[in-house]
Amino acid sequence: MTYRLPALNTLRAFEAAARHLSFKTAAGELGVTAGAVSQQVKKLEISLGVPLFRRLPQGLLLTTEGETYLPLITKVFDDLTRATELIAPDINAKKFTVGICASVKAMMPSAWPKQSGDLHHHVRDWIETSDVELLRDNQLDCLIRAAGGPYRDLALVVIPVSSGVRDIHFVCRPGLADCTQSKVIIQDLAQHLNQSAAS
Amino acid sequence: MTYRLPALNTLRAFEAAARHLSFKTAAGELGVTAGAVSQQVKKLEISLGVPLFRRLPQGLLLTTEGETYLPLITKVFDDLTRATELIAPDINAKKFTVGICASVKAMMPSAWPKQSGDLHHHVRDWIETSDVELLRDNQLDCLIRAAGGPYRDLALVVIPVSSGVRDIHFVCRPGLADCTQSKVIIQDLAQHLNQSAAS
DNA sequence: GCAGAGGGATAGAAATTCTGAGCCTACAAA
DNA sequence: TTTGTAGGCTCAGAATTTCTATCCCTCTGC
Repeated sequence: MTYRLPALNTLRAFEAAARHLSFKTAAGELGVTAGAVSQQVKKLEISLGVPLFRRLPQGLLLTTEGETYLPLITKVFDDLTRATELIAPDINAKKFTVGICASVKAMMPSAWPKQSGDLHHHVRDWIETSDVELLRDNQLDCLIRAAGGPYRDLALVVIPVSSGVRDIHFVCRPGLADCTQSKVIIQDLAQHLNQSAAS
Repeated sequence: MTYRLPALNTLRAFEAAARHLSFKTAAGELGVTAGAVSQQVKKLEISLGVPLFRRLPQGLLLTTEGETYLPLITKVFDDLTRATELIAPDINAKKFTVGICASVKAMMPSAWPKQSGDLHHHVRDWIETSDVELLRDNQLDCLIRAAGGPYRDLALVVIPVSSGVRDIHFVCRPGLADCTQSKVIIQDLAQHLNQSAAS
């Protein structure tokens, strides 16, 4: 019973790209560059021997095969998510998800780890977006962005940046304003930002 | 809709190890070493925060969580296989699958590529087994092993090895005795074997 | 005509994965 | 009791894969 499957990680790239019909948007969701998504998708297409997208100058379209594949792959990921939550209910509940917008990320290109899992042991992922609504939807525990707003009822910590034109805003999802995890992240963030600025 | 899943490749290691209740056997199936499987499974367990196996000196047992997880993961892989075959029916039909038994692999540790995909463009995988029945079941297109037998009705090419105690046997599945792919592999194989022996 | 958005290719960097070796436990046969 | 076999664990370093950073191209809208 040897399964012969395409490389599993390429499927994630396909799924996200197909959902957004954009490598760039998918890349934002996955926390990598558009080039990486493009490469993964191409690898998948080659291993299947079938093109999944039509690349038009205006953007992407799914081919018939891609159209057929997408819902099936989505279902597989759903099942997998459910199976995983069944045996490890903490995988989503306990981890702390940080969203960081591109402008802040750019301020500390080297000091800040690039891939998920290293930032803090309680940070699982990061997301290239500054969409405040994700906090209200509980999809994000905190959001790190250049100064902006308004955030209405959401708790906000302003982090001064020594050299910065704009301060950094640390916005928490409802009820998370002063949990320990938030505090640790705020500390580290301020330190990294001012270290980067100094060098 | 960002899925939060364990690293997908670790699931393959888990699935095979759980099915065989042995890292070593799973490693054979996956074409890697037992250490690699062990590491992948541990990575999965850490990311889930839940142990999936009990490691006893006599071998492996599944934990309750592992027991729950296995059939769900198996189903996911089944669905994925079916979805993939639906859009790329050739993925299993056209590729050429070579089984190579450990004793032969050991004769040419460096000359022969280690990972699937490089050997020939028409070879997809290899399997650490000398089970002739796989040829009759169409799970394998050819089998490369140290001299043995009998093979009854299966076509056999004997490859003399200059320094070898035992020749190499190249056994084809029914109907494949003299297709081009087989011939190319036989040529390369003989060359590699005698190169390795010479050095 | 020009700027902006999105995709494609590529080289080199970074991260992950695999191997190979040595170590340990248990079991069974001599 | 000793020895051999079998399976798993760990670790360092090697091999491979994946990602980034650029530069190029096409199309669109101003």
